[in-house]
Amino acid sequence: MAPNQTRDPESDQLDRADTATRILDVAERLVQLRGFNGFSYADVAAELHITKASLHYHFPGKAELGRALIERYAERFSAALEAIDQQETDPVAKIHAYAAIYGDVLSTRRMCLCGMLAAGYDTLDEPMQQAVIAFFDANEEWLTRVLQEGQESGRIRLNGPAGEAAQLIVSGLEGAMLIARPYDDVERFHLAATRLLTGLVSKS
Amino acid sequence: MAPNQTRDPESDQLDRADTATRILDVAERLVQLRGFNGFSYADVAAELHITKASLHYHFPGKAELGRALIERYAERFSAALEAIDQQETDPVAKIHAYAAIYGDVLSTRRMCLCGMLAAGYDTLDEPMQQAVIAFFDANEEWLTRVLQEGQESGRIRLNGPAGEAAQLIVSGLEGAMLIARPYDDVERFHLAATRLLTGLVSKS
DNA sequence: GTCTATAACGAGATAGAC
DNA sequence: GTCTATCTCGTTATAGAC
Repeated sequence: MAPNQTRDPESDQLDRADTATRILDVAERLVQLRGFNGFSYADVAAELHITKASLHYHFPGKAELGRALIERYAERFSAALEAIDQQETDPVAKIHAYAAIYGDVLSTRRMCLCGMLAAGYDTLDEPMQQAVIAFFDANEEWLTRVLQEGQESGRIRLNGPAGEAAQLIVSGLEGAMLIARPYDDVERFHLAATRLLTGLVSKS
Repeated sequence: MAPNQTRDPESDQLDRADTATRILDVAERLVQLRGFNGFSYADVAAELHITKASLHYHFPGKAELGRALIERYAERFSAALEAIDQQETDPVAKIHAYAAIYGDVLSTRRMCLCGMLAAGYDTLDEPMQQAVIAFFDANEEWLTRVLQEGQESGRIRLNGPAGEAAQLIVSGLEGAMLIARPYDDVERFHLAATRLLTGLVSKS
């Protein structure tokens, strides 16, 4: 369910994925753990036992690699949201399933890719910046829609615009991940996430 | 009120501050804007019109500079919290004054220093890591005390432990800063902060 | 306390053989 | 597609003069 490490449809093994995919997998993990300015081509190359030059064949520069990382991450996230829409009917359950995605990411000690990139936002080139914004926009749009549906069906009662509640959910979950990581405490995240949602989304 | 740029007691002018202080001022801003791995000694030296070698005289290495940054930031934050205790009597007003500190920082386009360092936490040396943790602990302790006082006086009603509410406030505000920065939208932060607090801290 | 000079290393990137 | 070899530049850091 987490947008990490989805597998090649034709294979169950990481080693059989093509090189570009393996590069993205390693780079993604490193960015989520150390930040975009906290890893290098050398780190990725060493882990895959290939050379830096090979990396440049697949991704001409670090900025291109970064853009590919965000695009893939956003696509997987979007797919996870569609899966929630299909598997859950209750809007409150959908919101909790949304928060569970973040929890799954954090359980691997990682920060949300785009949350991490948001921290170093000023150091990114413009295409990467736009891709990060697009990720947050898509998340807020999905949350806004679910919250509005919940309001219309009477399952959710908000004390303000659904769009603002959606923004609070995104920033609240990102912040809960950000702070839970130094403490290496997933439970800390879950407590904050649960309290955030119960304060926003009335249960009945 | 923000923990940025407090002045030398004997001077009103940045230029008269001693070199170590000016180094800390510039480095602090760069870390808050670009992250700890997003700035270099060369950046600081160029801005102060001194050489990198001079920087090493005042701070032997980047890690020592980083530790000094966190310590000064934590001290200023602590002083701001004491000022709130003296200026405000209402616990609800104290909590809102607390959130206003974050707003003041963000109004200069900066991320919270320790929130930024939390993102790249895994790349910091152990003393810096401990200092970041200590900062968040101190914030949570102050918030927990204020929330408990509010509960005892009947001004605040929580639906759970004060310590957990304190953690949600810290992570919620940090997350609101994190997401507001890419959008360059302080109002976005204020909306999230207000909604977060009103959802947690009952008004009457 | 600040400078010049330089060392030592790492990062991103390219050329060209295989 | 992957390699070796190399380049250029940036970054951290030190030695030693002033």
